[in-house]
Amino acid sequence: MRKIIPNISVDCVIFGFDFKQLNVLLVERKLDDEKTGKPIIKDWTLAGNHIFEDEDFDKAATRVLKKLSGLDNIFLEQFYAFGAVKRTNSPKDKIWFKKRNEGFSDRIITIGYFALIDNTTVTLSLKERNVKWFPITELPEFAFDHGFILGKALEKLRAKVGTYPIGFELLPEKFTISQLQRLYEVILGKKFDRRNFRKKVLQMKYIIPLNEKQKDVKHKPAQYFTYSKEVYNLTKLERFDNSI
Amino acid sequence: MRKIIPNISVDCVIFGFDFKQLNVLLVERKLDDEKTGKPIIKDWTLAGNHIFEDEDFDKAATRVLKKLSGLDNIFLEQFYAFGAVKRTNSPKDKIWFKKRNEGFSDRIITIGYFALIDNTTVTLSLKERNVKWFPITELPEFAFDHGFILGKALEKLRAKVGTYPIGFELLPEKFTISQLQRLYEVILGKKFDRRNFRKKVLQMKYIIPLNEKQKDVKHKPAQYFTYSKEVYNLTKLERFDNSI
DNA sequence: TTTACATAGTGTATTATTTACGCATTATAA
DNA sequence: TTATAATGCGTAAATAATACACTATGTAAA
Repeated sequence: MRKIIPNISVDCVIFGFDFKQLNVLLVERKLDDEKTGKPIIKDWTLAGNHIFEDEDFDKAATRVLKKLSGLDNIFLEQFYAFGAVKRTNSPKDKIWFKKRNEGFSDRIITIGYFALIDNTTVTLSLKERNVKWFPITELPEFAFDHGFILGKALEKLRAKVGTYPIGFELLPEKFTISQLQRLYEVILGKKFDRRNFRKKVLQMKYIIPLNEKQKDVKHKPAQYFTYSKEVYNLTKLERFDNSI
Repeated sequence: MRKIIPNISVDCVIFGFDFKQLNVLLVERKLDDEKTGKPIIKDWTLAGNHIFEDEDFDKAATRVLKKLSGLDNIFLEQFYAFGAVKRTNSPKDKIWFKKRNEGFSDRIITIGYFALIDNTTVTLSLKERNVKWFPITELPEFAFDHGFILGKALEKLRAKVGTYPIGFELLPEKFTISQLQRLYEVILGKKFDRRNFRKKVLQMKYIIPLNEKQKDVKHKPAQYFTYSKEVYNLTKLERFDNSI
């Protein structure tokens, strides 16, 4: 029997993009009163789990993601470790732990990961629990410090997306320039000029035009592009320029 | 008596700048054979310690730094958590733990912080252990995975220094533009044009010229400048521009 | 069949920023 | 007095960012 580490967990902030909004995948935490059946607790958590004694952090995060989405090969990055003494000590959280009688210590520290996935093709699955995508502009009530963790993840995502081409992880293999623009707009929370955005994108050698157009759209169909990590790696030497 | 968490620690990558090189502060790990007196282990670690059960991560890192440098109010930032199953399991490390008979579990995870301090004024102190600054270009043999941790810290520092004005934390309150340039050059590992660097710096409102010049230098004395965090915060709204 | 609508795609002029240098200035030391 | 080693100022050219006008191509409604 594999043993778990009692005081450490991983939590995944799973970001998804559906061509409209930046979304985050959350899991419902629910506790009903045994007698009345009325809900005592009803809020939302990040996807998380304990870590096995013989399991690296990245492996644990990958496992959590696989269980929830069925997907392998997803972009995953550790972004921060959360260990405030009182991070799981609100009255609600205490009730939760008491009823569930879990064998955890008082203080659980958690390693935060963010995942980037294409929101249009994923099917969610987690038998026992309710799982749902939320736009980052309409978030529900959170369990534990998971709202705080999500905020930190967003901050890191925003900082990173300005320096590294990780946005493409949120798009399907084929995408249009408008879709890419919309993605950057919802992540960074600002608008770009359509024509200038396109100009900038077209001069990036690692965004490659395909001989294929959109179908089933009720307007002029746009050309598809794809992102090449290989081409990026070949040209990235000139990066790291944004000094001071 | 304050209890410690047995399987979690903090490690601080303490960067210092002496106007010449970027340095890192390391603590010697030494073990001599009881009979022959010959050294069995002689390598270097980051400054680290356990975490108390009622102590937040940031507090623990601050405590480690305070003990070593005597300084408060130092720039400190958590950059990564290290928890690979075998991170402290090399033959050398096993001997170390065995001899020291410490009450730690097999797998210790550590929260990595980097600290930025002005290397010219700090006095080191740690009675029992040998403590030393090393230029990042001439590093010694490391204990555990501390070489890996340092590498990750450098990577994060390089990424961050390009987006946020954290370099000033490595300089004394008064500094010349050449000193600032040298700092950026040793961090990023590349040269800048002296005149263009100056021009760029001068247009930053938060780098403020002082009515004071260098003394005791054997050339034309340079003007001193200072960095204002307040002015930066007032003007930073326009930032986050480096999209895509 | 025509027209309205929505989004795709092209171009150009202006301004701002980055890059590449030339040269004078001011201190020390020989 | 002169060599030397930095500081400090300025300017021209190349490159990138910004602002904005117009045409093209598909669907759907009149």
